[in-house]
Amino acid sequence: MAARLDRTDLKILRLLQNNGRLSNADLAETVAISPATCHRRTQRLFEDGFIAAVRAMVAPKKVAKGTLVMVGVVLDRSTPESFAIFEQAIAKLKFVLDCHLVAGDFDYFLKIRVGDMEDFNRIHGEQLIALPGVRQTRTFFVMKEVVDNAPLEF
Amino acid sequence: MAARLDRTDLKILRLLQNNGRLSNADLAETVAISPATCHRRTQRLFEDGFIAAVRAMVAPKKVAKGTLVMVGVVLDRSTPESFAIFEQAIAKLKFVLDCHLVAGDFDYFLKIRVGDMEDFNRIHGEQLIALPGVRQTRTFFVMKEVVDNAPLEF
DNA sequence: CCATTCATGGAAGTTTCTTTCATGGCTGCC
DNA sequence: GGCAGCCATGAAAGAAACTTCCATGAATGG
Repeated sequence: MAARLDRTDLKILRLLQNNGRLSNADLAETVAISPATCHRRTQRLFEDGFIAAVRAMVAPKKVAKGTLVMVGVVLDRSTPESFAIFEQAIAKLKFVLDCHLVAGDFDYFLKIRVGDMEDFNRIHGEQLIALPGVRQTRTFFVMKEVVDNAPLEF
Repeated sequence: MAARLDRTDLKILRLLQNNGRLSNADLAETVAISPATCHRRTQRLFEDGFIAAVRAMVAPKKVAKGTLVMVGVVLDRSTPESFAIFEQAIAKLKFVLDCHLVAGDFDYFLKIRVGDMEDFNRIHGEQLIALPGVRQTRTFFVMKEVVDNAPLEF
């Protein structure tokens, strides 16, 4: 799967992960290949899906999304239909950053960003517990973001 | 805080969040301003910290990090020193994508990426439960990633 | 050993970047 | 109302980077 990546490809991936706006010229110089080759390599990494996207990481606090909340969700029934309906509904909620089906005491774990606690209380009451099939939610307010969305090591 | 952002700035932020490699020329055309102005706007967004970084999102499955695990952690003692030591130690573990201090039944929530369950079991035994002050961990294997690291809405 | 395939770097035309500069709008103070 | 200062804007131009084409050489397979 990753077998087709040589040392140069890995370098490019890591550099672009740290700085997605690196110019092809700089990239080429850093990995010690010609700009033409570097361009082709990078293009291939995109085409083959190694790089899913390049994203500007907007600072949450700067856009009034400084409050992070983790929510555990338990559904009424553990049927495939129940899961599918829930997942379909959650995909429309733009404040949900993560939604993962897990094994354990919960069915789903959510990671949510809002402006403040008041924001969350409104959203919780109006949108979360109103999701189809939700029996129970458990809210974990994040008091300190020690590590948030660290770059992938590979 | 976000008061200094006008409609054009917000457009630029959203466009760069969706595609961090958009050229300044394309960006300028889309938001209907001149390339020169667009360049200055974008530069300011970086300088003022609205864009913390631009990152290539590497596909986890493509680099043998396809297994996602959420872990709840409880420490022996809930003292500031205990927390500080734990956080210092966790920052060195590169497979930890998120680490958040939360209010509730756990002290910390971790989001971890590994190659497979076997990988995780080794890491759990050798590194997680060995972290300073850890009393208990609860592991939630992710069976399906419904939404992972969605772009921020603002 | 030969033929094929593939990745590579140089070169060149095109595009883009980035700075400079003059213009015009806005604000605040007479 | 009028004026001065400040700031953002777009045009322009030189510099830099992108992207494609091409010939070369290494690696693979028969």
